[in-house]
Amino acid sequence: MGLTKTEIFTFEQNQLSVLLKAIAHPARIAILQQIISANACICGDLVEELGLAQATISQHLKELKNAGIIQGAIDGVKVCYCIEPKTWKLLDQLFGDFMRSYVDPKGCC
Amino acid sequence: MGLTKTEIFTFEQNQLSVLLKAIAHPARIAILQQIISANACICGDLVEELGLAQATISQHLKELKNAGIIQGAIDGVKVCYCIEPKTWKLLDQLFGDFMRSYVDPKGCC
DNA sequence: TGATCTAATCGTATTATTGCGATATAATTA
DNA sequence: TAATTATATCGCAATAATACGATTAGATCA
Repeated sequence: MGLTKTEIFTFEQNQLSVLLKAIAHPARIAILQQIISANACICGDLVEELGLAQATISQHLKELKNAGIIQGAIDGVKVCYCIEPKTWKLLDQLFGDFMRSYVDPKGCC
Repeated sequence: MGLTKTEIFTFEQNQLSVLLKAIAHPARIAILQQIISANACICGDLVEELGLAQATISQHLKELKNAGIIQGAIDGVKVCYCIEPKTWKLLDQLFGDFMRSYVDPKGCC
């Protein structure tokens, strides 16, 4: 049917998948790296840095914002984006727990 | 156009996004958790555990396999799936580096 | 106020994803 | 060999995602 059955899964499974899906795109990874490396924030510089149209960058920023991974502050004519620390920590926690739940082989198929 | 411009991004950006995209679905997270908790491997048990059709589970397994996150070994009539340790480590490394590149606020917008 | 600059949104074309019934494949058992 | 069991694949319908030109909205500057 083309519709994910979210009601079947746990809150945490859905929560982690939403956060990961927001990051799981090379353009959004590049945007986040740019935001992080610029220490503070950026805005339309991203359009120049990456080779994508302004509308496309804006859309990616919106998705990252919807997922709560970044936040945008209006600064005059520009908009300054930066990481949302709370969500970043949450993601680190959720994904860390998930990854650490697997402890090596010691016998498999 | 609806086609991700992979040629614009670095190998690592694309690599990480492929791995994350494979995991960024609640059903696939549930499948991985099931595989991990069963220590060894599983196969069609997943169809019973999760509430999805056999064709759907098989498709999700295929995607996880294509990304290199799991491997399947034929065991008679059944197929035994388990985590691919190398890819798991790679993901842990790539994502860990990515997450750690952000070091708290100390002044933002 | 009018011009300018920045960013968001709309509309649209293209492609990908999700889910499942039906069918095919492959190994095992009777 | 025929029946059974376990998976994979095909085909399809519905929905989501990607990208971008064009337009809109909002703030700043002359």
